[in-house]
Amino acid sequence: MALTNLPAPGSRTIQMKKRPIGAKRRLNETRILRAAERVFAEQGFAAASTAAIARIAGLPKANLHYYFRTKEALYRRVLESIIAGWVETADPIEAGADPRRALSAYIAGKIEYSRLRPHASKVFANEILHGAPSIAGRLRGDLKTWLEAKCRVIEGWSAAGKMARVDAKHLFFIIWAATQTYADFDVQAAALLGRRKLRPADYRAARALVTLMVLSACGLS
Amino acid sequence: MALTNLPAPGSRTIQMKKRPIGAKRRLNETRILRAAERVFAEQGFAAASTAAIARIAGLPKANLHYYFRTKEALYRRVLESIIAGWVETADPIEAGADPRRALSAYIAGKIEYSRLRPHASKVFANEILHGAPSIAGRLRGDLKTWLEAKCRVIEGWSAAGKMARVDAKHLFFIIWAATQTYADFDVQAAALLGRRKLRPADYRAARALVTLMVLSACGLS
DNA sequence: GTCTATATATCGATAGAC
DNA sequence: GTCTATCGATATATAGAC
Repeated sequence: MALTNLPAPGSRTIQMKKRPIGAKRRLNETRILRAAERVFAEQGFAAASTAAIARIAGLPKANLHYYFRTKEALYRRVLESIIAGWVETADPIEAGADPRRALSAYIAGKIEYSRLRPHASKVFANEILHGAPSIAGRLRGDLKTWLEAKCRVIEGWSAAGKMARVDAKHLFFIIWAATQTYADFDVQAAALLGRRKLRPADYRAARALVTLMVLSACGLS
Repeated sequence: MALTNLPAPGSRTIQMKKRPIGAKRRLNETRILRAAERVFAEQGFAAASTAAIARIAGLPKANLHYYFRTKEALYRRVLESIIAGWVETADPIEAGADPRRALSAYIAGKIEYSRLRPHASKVFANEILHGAPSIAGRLRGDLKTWLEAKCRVIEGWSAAGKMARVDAKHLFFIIWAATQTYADFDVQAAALLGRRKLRPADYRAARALVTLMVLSACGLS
């Protein structure tokens, strides 16, 4: 019976402190993930160094590797949280909704996402740009299935005479491109507009024009 | 008079061969530039190694550094040729043209550029995505001036009652995004369409929808 | 869990023989 | 101009004391 008092595999040592178990782990992981999103966005996966991420997160590099064994594992965790947020913005596109309101809300949400989380968009863009080495499987799998469901909603609206017929997949590709460009290429837009950085009014102008283009193409204006 | 037979500074040794002077240099530089555009596109500047570029160009790494002293210098040369081609596609946008035909031709040309030179678009995208470290100056300078001239053409059409009033700069940003996404994110579009790679029909569908969106937003459909 | 020191690998760039 | 060998810098990842 010598082994009966050992913790079961995977369980944690009993803690008598007030701090909830794993609280420090969660705190440090969150700090690292936030710093990683920023550095991966600004430099790309290859140029991002774990040393830079650790410095911004405010802890030694060895600690980062204690929480995330490899740079690749850290990167995948960052990517996953980004994809989750990315999928969520399409919630307005559902069968019961009014096409004009749903598409307007979707575009507004995507532009807002670009404004508030430009780093997330850039990490995702960098991943796709270089061949999607870490998420090609998901693109061909669950994300393709998810997109097809959203496209059936659009096609349902068209079939019901609520909007014109359009190529739904390409409609999504173009909406993504037109909205995410204000995150991914914000530096270009700002420079060409003669600003140091984009202003709220710029995002409003972008939202208005993208919305006009989509609605008029769908016969909804 | 011992020195009179030496070549003047900067001149080349007299060649008696049939090959034109500097032909080999041009050949090798072209090979390197082509290989570099591909590797910079696929891997990004940071991840691209001069060894990989040299291997694809078919010569030893030391030779690459003989023709281009640094990786950065090679990159800048690649970027410049890309920007030149990028500017050229906007030729149809000129004051004397008919707005409908001009915008349609511009969009068609941009989609064609994405199809034929996806590497060029990706190198440019990667540059902007990570803060445009090598071309921020041009964006704030000659490219901004160039864009403003193109915007005055659009605004002239609107003032003449030939098309609706739109925010010209954002119109360009969105056309760039919607057309370049078929190069930059070709992997994503192909995966979500269930293909190994994009087909001519996909580019036609993209061109048709982008054109419809732009023309209808400009009151031209 | 934390942190210093370091092993190991890779890359950009160049020296120097041909 | 070409190419082998190599230097120096920097990166990821880990060992091991605390």
